Amino acid sequence: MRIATWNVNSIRSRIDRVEDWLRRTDVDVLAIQETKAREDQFPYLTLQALGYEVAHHGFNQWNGVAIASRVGLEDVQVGFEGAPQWGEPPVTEARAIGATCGGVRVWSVYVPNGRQLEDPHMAYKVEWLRVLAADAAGWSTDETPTAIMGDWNIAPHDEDVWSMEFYEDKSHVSPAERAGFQGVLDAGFVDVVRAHAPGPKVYTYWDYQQLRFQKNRGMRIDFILGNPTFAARVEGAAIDREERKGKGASDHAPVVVQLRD
DNA sequence: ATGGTAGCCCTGCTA
Repeated sequence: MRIATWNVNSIRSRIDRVEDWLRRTDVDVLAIQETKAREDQFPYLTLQALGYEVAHHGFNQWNGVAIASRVGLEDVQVGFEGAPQWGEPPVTEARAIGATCGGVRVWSVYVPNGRQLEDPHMAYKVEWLRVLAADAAGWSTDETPTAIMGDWNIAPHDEDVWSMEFYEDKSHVSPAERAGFQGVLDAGFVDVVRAHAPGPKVYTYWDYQQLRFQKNRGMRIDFILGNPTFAARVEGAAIDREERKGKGASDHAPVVVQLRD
């Protein structure tokens, strides 16, 4: 069984790429982030024609998460218990969708972008991670293999950014964000990709601007975290850097894990 | 130099 996560930066503008990628990579379950589509705009039919069932949650007016699975899609759940609210008037931004696919519990998450260190969005991001970690603690001891995967908008280690000097006063590397990510690890989850794709200079995201991809000036911010029963089944993993190349690429690369049957 | 690029909510905002 092959499972992947990919921030596609608009499912509508990327649907041809997603279709081609699914056809050639033999992925059974794909967690998608930044769908940027309303329900009536989401290309369900294209993915269904490829044999995938799809669950989508557009959590605010410009973003969304989804799961596409060709090994079953059961017990779909939007968000976590007690997810913090955001906006005026307060609205719940669940920013996550979960489902059981072929016996594996998968969560597609889009961790809030904190924008700036002192921005209220940053406090919201840290609180969101605290709530996720609290729920993750309950999942870590499950017999059910469980993965939390997506765009975390956090570079946990200095080697996960092309320049710590550049990011010193910016989002994604601050102690509070890194502590939030660590909280999910402390809840009993492990990064199942890093051992198979070690750094330094191994990234999952490159800004469109300033020829960052061509210069390999990126960040590792997309992660697949597994509980012990999931991690025990991982036999390989890779970051598909090739997919970031060329015209019409997302600014994120897909991240893939291979599970033993 | 608050620039650059991409995508949508589209001449402004978000990432």
